[in-house]
This record gives sequence, C-alpha cells and structure tokens, in this order.
Amino acid sequence: MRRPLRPDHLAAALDGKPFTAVRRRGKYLLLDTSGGSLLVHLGMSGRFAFSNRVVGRARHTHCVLLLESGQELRFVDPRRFGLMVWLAPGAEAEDASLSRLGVDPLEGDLGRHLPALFKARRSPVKSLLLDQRLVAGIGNIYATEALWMAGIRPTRHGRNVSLERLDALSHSVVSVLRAAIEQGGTTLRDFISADGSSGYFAVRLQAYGREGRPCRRCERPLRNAVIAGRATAFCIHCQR
DNA sequence: CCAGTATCCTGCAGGC
DNA sequence: TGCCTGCAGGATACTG
Repeated sequence: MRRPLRPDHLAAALDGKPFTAVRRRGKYLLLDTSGGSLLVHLGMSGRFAFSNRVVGRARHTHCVLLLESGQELRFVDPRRFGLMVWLAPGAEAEDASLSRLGVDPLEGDLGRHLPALFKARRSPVKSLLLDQRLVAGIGNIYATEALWMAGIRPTRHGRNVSLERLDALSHSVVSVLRAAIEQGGTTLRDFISADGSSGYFAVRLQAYGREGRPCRRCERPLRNAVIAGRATAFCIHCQR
C-alpha cells in the first residue's frame, strides 16, 4: 500500500463544514473551515482542479471534495510529493511544519531579516534560500532566478555576501515571486492551475534551465552547478 | 551543531 | 519503434 496523501479521517472531519477562508504560509495552503483547517502542500506536481461531476477524474486524484455547488474540487498529484493534513481547531499553532517556517518574503520584511539569517552561515547562499526554516516559499526555480538577478554566485557562502548585496537579493526574491504569481506560475512540463490554464512565467526565466545558453546580460554561456542536490544555472561573469 | 546527501514518486526526454 | 536510464522537484531522515 502506497503512502496515502490524505488522512483517513478527513471526510469525517470536513463533512458539512463550510470553507471560510484560504490562506498561504510559505508553500503551504490552509483551507479554513468553521472548525479546523485543511493544510495542503502541492509538492512539485500537485494541483487543485475544479470539475463538474460528469467530467471523468484524472489519474492520480488523491482527494475529491464535493462542494455545495455540486462541483468537485479535486486534488491531483502524479508525483505524490504533495500532502494533505487535517488540523483540528487549535492544532495549527502546534503543527511542526508550519512552526518551523522562516520569514515569508511576501509578508514580512525580508531585507531586514536576511543579514541575521545568513550571518555566520557557511552554506552556499542558494542552499540558504531553499531552507524553508530561514525563508519560506522559495523553490529551486525562483532561487536560481533571484540569484541571477541580484548578481550573486549561488555557491558563495552566506556569510560572505555583503549587506548591500543581501539587500539586492531580498528585492530580487520579492520581485521574482511577485512576477511569477502575476504570470500564473511557471509551467515547465505539466503544471496547470485549478482552472486548467498553464503558467506563463517560464517564458520569462532568465537563468533556470538555461545552462549552456547565453546569459541575457553578458551573452557568455551559463554554467551549471549542483547545489543542495538541485541543478543551478548561473553566469560566472555576472554572478560573483 | 552544522552541512551535505539519500529518499520518496512518476512522467518525460534522450540515447541507443 | 521501444526499451532503458536519468532527471526533475520539496521536505525530511539520515550520515559524516
């Protein structure tokens, strides 16, 4: 039996409760109800899909919420990295995944926090950006983009990034995230959003996935490095 | 304590 | 055409 992505008691917990709000914390979604919240992580391939009940269910549908409207809200996740957790009233404050999250670039003042977070850290700055306990919500694509934009080499140790450049980095992070959200996310192969549309940020990627191709600033070919186990394209000339 | 790596999982791209 | 291999991603357990 494969690891289920939703808890057994979810149906009983949710039954009849209206959804009251949708929130986000880092990469987690919280679907609030009148009594408790559904905590969701989309992993890398997870998505929600609204569907008329007549429409056949896609493969890899792990959860189906039947809404009052008669529509179904389906959680589909082919690669199974996603997760659904039921948080009973009061459980949110104690949830380990949520309580570990660091500063959210779109909520808090990233520029104010980065110096203390990166000070004395020997890890590559790329690893630090990906560490959700420090900064919440950045994945491999947007870390790669933000570092290119800020002109910082991904391998540089956190403690060796000047205050001035940390400031530039925090602006790049916020700017990349905002632009990506505005474009509806990044579609690489198979990402689509709940209404079935794809994200258009891919066409605006400056560095991610462009190793070997010319840097959009200096035309020199981008290099590739594996940092924190993830591919990282960067420009050896523009990023130092 | 800290940094780096293996693991989970599936679809797809590329090579032969 | 079809098989095989490797890669992609986020969080976490594990190793050094």
